[in-house]
Amino acid sequence: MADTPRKRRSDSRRNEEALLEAAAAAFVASGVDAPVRDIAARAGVGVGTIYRHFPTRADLIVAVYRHQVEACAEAGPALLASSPSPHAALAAWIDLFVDFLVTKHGLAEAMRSDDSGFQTLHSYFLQRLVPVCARLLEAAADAGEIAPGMDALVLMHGVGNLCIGASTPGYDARRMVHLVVDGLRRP
Amino acid sequence: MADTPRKRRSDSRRNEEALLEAAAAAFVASGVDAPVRDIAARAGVGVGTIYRHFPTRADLIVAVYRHQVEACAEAGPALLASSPSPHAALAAWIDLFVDFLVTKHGLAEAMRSDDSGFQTLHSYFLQRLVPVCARLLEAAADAGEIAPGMDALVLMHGVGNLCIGASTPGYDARRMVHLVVDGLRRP
DNA sequence: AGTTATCCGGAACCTGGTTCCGCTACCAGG
DNA sequence: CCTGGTAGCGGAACCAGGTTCCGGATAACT
Repeated sequence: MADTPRKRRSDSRRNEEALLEAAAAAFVASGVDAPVRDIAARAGVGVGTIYRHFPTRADLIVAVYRHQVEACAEAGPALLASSPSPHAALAAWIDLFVDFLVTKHGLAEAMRSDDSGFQTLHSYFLQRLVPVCARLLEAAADAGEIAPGMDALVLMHGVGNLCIGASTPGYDARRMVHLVVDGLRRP
Repeated sequence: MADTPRKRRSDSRRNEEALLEAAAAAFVASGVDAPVRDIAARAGVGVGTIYRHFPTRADLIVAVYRHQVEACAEAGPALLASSPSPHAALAAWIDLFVDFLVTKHGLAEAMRSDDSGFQTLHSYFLQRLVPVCARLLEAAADAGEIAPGMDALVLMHGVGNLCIGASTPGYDARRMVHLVVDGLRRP
């Protein structure tokens, strides 16, 4: 049981850092499906290094956006406490989520991809955000503002889908999402 | 001006026919993004032949599904005439559209792709179906059932998006679409 | 049957993801 | 500081799938 917890090599940490920065830059420049080689080049490392630190593209995406997802998740309870009504809180929170997706070129597309490599992405986002959404839905249902029985996962999935191609001219993801949120209202 | 309208070669027509059949089969088997080589093999032709008849994948998809799209388009006015209310007709028509998309593995995904090659697909579907949808929306608005000003293109785009990944477990595209259609209702 | 425009097949090429292994350079112990 | 051993690196090589291209086959016409 000799544990030899040798310190992590400094270049390794430096590279990981550089990769996160490079990936973030590449993502804004070319969307979340920026070519692997581009990201590697930006970071000044070889492609192998990417795969070592982030075995799948999803891992990289998650690492890049973790902060923002966390912030979104934490905003849920806060909004519930500060909003005039649970439905208003729900609407505001979903706006937050939509803003997040819409500003990340191609994230929504990647999110829904059922490609096995993206499983991580899918499950991370969902595990972090679905419970928050569920809380909001429950509160709104308890207040009688919406019909009960709406599944948070289905709602999130749908909202995510609506954000796909949000930047194509002639489409308006936000408007469609508003329609959905309105549709939730109890008749 | 010697026009020499030589008759189209018989093998050409035969191949086109075979390709349509093969593509249809491949699409149900592996979705609309079945590998080109597969389709060629099924039809017993070389890949070059596919590209000659259908320069882009979108052309092939359009050709395969033209009948069904046409049927959907024609159902619009019919439903308007036979339904108890314009909003009911709109709902029924959208159901038809959703059924169409949901049963074609990957069609919804392809529809929204802004990849230049899919431009044809996008514009064909839209040009054929958006006007129909617009008519229904207008009728419903005139009847005071929904708020006016909803853009048919945005609606169709959104509904299409909601159908993406319709077959993933735990998602329910139809339910989300119903929410949208409900949301259209005048408050 | 001969001529020719048309069409076909599939090898070759391109792009972008993924793997693998010889080499580098960092850490730790003397 | 020097040195051995190993974690980690780079990038060439490989794979998959789409697209192009051209020598050769073949149907249409005379």
